[in-house]
Amino acid sequence: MSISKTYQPKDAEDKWYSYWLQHKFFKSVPDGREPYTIVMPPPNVTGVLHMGHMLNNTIQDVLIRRARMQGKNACWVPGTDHASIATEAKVVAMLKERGIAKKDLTREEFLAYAWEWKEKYGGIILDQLKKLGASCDWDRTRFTMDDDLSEAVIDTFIHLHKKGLIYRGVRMVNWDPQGKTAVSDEEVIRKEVNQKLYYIKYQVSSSKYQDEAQKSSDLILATSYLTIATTRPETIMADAAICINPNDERYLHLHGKKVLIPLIGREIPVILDDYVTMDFGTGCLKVTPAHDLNDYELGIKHNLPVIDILNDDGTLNEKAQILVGEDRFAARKKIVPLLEEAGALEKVEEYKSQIGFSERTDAVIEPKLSMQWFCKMEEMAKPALDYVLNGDIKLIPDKFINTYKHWMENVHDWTISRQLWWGQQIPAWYIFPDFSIVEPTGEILIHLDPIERFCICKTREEAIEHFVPLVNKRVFNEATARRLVEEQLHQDEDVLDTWFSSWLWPISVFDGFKDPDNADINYYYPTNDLVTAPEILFFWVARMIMAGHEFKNDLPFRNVYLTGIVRDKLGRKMSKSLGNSPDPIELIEKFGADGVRVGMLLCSPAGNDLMFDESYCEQGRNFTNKIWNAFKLVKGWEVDDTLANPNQVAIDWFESRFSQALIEIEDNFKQYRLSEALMATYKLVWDDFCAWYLEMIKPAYQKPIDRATYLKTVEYFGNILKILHPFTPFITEELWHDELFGERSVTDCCIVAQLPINGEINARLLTDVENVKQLISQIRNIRNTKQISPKEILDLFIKNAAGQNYKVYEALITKLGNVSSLSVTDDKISGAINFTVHTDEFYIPLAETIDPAVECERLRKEKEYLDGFLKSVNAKLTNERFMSNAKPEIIENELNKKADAEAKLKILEDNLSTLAC
RNA sequence: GGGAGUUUAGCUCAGCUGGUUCAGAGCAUCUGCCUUACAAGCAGAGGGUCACUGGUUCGAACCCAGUAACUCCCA
Repeated sequence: MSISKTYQPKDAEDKWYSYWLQHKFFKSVPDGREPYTIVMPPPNVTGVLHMGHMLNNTIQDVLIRRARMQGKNACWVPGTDHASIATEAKVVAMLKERGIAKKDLTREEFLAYAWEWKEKYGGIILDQLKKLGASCDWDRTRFTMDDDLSEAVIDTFIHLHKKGLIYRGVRMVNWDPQGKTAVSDEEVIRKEVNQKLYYIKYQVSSSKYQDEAQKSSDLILATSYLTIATTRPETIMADAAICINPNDERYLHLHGKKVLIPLIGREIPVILDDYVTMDFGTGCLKVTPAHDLNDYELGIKHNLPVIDILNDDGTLNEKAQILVGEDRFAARKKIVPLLEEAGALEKVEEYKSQIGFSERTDAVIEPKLSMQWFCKMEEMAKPALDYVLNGDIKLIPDKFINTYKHWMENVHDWTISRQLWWGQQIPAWYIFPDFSIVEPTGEILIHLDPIERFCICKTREEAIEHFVPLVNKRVFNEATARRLVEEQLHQDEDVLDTWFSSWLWPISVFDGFKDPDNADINYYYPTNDLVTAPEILFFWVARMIMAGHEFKNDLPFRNVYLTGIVRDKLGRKMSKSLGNSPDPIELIEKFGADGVRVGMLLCSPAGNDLMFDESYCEQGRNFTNKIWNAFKLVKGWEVDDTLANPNQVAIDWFESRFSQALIEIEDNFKQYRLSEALMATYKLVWDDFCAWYLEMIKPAYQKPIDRATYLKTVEYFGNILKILHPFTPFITEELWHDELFGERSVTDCCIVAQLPINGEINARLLTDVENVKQLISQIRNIRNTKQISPKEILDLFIKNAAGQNYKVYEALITKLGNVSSLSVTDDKISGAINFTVHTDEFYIPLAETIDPAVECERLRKEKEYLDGFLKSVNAKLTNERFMSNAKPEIIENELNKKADAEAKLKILEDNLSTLAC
């Protein structure tokens, strides 16, 4: 059977993924072993796999596979997140295509469509992860709106409300008119936008003016207007006042006056507040409490009315009086000519400012007053900050501690309500929206205090039981009271923010709310590592830490590995609109899952953004191919039992080198330097194993190999497959089962093999072989520069080897350098090219004569460098302050450098004089 | 406006407590090779004023100050 020349990933991937599933290698149940747990950051159900997921899940899979191979009970819990806004938007769009408008549906009907959508598309992303090789315990797959998880969300709400940490209030929120919901500050993206600054004239109200300051008609003319500057002329109808700085001398005459809003002529007062910057704009600020946060606060301070002229969808309502029904931006365009006609527009300037956009819909955020539910953060933030500051939870890289600290110390209350249907409906129940129930006759039957008009209850039944006695107190008839309650009772229309589900994730996936003392939560919680993006450090990671403390009195995870943002090679964030994101599935088809995994990790330093380019995947693919071909080589060997083992040196060397690399890899993993761990593995396999070891032991073409070398090599190859497995699971599993490695039982798989443990390191052997490798490189270099074929056998002489006994390595040197033998000489060999390895001097006699001029030049250059080097070393050694300040080992080092350089110089000078340069 | 971070080879990044022949790795480039495991490869080579300017030190990519550019977070 001939083996393919290149590695063909496709078959191996499908075959082994189902094999792993079939034999339940991903499955975890609590047992006596040490647990190693990761909960997957649940991707949105709306999501399709993008490069961020690829990176994130590759890292998690590497960690989980490695833990599994270290004998830990590895558990990776997958799942998805219901993503209120995004999913609702998708469902609304889907319905629109079918000609159905959301407003024509009841909540139940809409939710039925939403679930239908979720069932159909919600699992796509998890299936895609399987292609990547993700070894999740799929039996544990959870969804943030599963019954149990939803119940946990509702219970949490009730719990926190009882503790006084959840409250309801009117706030200026970030309103997304397209999604028709409030979004949190974190979901608002601020961008600098070119705008226009409109200067609008407000007429000073004439009656007042003439009453109080009827002095000169000139003055009246000159001052009968004031001018404000605004970027939002369409909101003038919502103005409640004009504010000026009391110290502004230009406007002293306006104190106590009123002005008329252009176009609608409503009269508003001029108020005084030093909040207004005198040198910005005109110094006159229009105050629009319903549509600007700062104005809102100013309005409260000055007791101004709140006039909200916008509908939830961003169109103007009747309160605007004009342009009713127009969209806010259309209204802006249309009001300008109106103002102009009315002579109220003074000028228009270009202006740049920051505008908020909704992360989900990209609509311009509208500040809007609305009744929302809030979760108090301050009390919970304190312990959550401490976990990180005292090092119980490690952020990797630790530069994020600063950012985390800053945020936690300046935390805002969390707006947890969303004006949507898709999500957990807030368990708040209301009756009697007005203060009283008014019978058609006009008779007042009941009066409930505002505080009595709602309750927080898990079910409708509980809410009824809550309200009946309250109402009964007024009607003195339980049956009537019950009827009234049942008629009037309604639940809050809003749902909870998705993060209010996902902050419970590490607990709720193990049923830690429903069944707080169950075997899973006791075993797996706290989890070990969380792998996520820094952009959600606050609204997810921090809140999980809060929830962990609140509900488990323990941290949710010990390490948070923060990945970077995947950008294209121009540094642009990958996005659908730019179309600069490759399709991960196509990448996998092109380069193989292993190749893509390697490619992702090669360019992913922790916490830094990565500039992704397909060429990294290509490099990964080439690497898998290299492994494949090494296998092909060993696989092709015939063993001859009569042969002695000529390779003991190489075998011992690789054993030491392997141990050395293992320690390095282990160290990199401990520090979560995954891309460096991979690179160390890559170099061990490619350079040490393939380029050196296999070349050292490789029998001549079509010659057999001895048994001892063969067995050792197969053993080494097996170990290499193990250390590669977390990075390249498919090819390693594929090769693992080849008969080259002997009989395997059904469950003897690479995925559950135990990682090799490092043995003794023979440091002397390692440095010796490094020198031998240098020697061989020098020989090859000489061939290259002198254009001598690799096939031509050369003679090699060594003179006075003081450094080490090269004779021991003669077999290696003759084979890899293609030299006849290593002969020792006491004398210089004239007419031969010479070179040094450290202080050892070598000669290669060449058939053709050596150009002494060229040779002299080379030696001179080398001498020049060494002279300079020696000078700098000597400068240190003769510097009194260096000698008295530097540590002894540093001085010793300098002395060694000096001796070394002097020895080399002596050789050089000898050679120079021989050549008579 | 406030805070944080980054700047090292063409690209992506290492460089720990200031001191090994310290300026590194991978990729890319260049030169020579289709040497029967691998051209998705082999052998070899070149490439950097460590952003800039000062300072501290016997000694600075590393510590300090300032400057510039870029990125992120908050207002």
